[in-house]
Amino acid sequence: MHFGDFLPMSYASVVDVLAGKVAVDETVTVRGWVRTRRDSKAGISFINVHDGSCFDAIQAVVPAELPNYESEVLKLTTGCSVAITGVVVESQGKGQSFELQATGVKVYGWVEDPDTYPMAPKRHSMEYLREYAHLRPRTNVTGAVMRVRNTLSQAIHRFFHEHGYLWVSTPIITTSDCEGAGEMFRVSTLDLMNVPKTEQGNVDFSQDFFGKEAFLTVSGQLNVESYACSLSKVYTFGPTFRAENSNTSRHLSEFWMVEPEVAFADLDDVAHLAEDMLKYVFKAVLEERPDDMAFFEQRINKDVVERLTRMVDSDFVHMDYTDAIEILKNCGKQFEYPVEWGVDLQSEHERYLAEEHVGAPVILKNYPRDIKAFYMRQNEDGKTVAAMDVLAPGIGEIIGGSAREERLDVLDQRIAEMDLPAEEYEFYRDLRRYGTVPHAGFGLGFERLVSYVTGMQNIRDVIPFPRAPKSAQF
RNA sequence: UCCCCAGUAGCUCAGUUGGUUAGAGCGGUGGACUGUUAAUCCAUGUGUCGUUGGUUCGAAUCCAACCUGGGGAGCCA
Repeated sequence: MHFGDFLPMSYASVVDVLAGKVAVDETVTVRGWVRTRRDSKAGISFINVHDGSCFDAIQAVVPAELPNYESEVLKLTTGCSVAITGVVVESQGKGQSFELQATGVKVYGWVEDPDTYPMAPKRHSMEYLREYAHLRPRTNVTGAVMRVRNTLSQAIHRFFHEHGYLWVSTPIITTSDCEGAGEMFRVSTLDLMNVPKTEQGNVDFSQDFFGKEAFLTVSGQLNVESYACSLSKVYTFGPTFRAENSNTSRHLSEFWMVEPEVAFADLDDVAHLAEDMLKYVFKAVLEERPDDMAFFEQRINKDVVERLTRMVDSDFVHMDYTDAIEILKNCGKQFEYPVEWGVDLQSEHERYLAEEHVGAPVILKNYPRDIKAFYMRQNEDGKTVAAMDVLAPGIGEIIGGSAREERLDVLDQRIAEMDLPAEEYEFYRDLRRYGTVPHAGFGLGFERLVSYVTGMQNIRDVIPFPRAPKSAQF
């Protein structure tokens, strides 16, 4: 609560009033949007107002004696924006601790046509809400998602800060087309209708803004490695762009990724880092957002609170790829794609491991080198690399990480084997040439984390304005 | 990108072996009742049946293409 500098009244957030932070009998003004209005012939109206500060709306009891009761209060509909001044009282009715005995209602904005206001006080499908991404944060579900998303985001920063990690903002624009994680969006200021050409007939990128081809980043990892190899413990947390034509409930073209990178660390170190971080943020959500989580438990997924609670104080299952293959081969389940050592795991395999065999997130480690990226550190067996995935029930991979190959000769050998353009990796090779150290890191898909925590099934509903193939509204 | 499904009122859906007048619930609106709170009860309106083309005497219904959405797969976080 704060006192306005110029106005004689004090303002309060809904959360503060409902939590009892405003003394009973004190007069405050709450500002927000009307969720419902109910009129009683006893000469009062009940108006529920939400302002996003918590899941619940506050109930204002508006007496018919107010001068604008007939002219305005009785015309309020869902979505109208109001300031309601009133005395904080303990509620006479059930359903709320405190309420406002209104002494004044000011209307900021009306809803033009209540019949067509898209956010009607009723159940809407998530597909429908997505078409109104600018208004859906007024709904219970999107409001709850965004508060949990914020808590997760803050908790991630807090976790790393408390553990001595530095947040490094790696660039969003990159001129390296070899980040190795999929199709990239081009960044260019060239006139598409009149593209300059070289004598050979190719696009003359020397005339482009950066003097060469540029793209949006698909991963901050390669860049952040150079900061790990100097500041020791670092992480990125920022937007990432993939121009893949992925049409699924767990892919976005623009998403946020958290990528810690740790010098002098090996695969097990970052596997445990991932586990500690997830437990930390799960705990933060349970402690900070019980109201929103209760809603998800009731309306979205009944397991959502229980599974987080259980995981906060139990150890994650760590499993070698090789052991996972044996489990899959011997589980007696018929898979569409047969399992053999050396194959990449299909969704059905990952689902079985996370959802049926373990029943919780599982950390898979040490994959065959032939199915993994060039920068992953080769193990002594010559067959596997020190890579890991964290697989979550219902979502699949939420984290992918590895120890990085710090030995220049081994790295060069891999670049050659995979036929990658060696000249593009000079800065990366320099890190191995000058004071190289073992290091490791992982990437966490932030929206996948939000999906898992909230139980929301489609990743497009846990980011404010989703971008996906053929879909970039607002 | 591939496979499957869907597109009918503001929303969620029912409907059609091709045939006159297209249905329900919710929401909205009006009223009754009520310290109410997913309120309840009564009344009430609404539709280029996704787009384009085809078959047909006649298409919301059958066919084709396309668009959009959903589920699954691949790519991955």
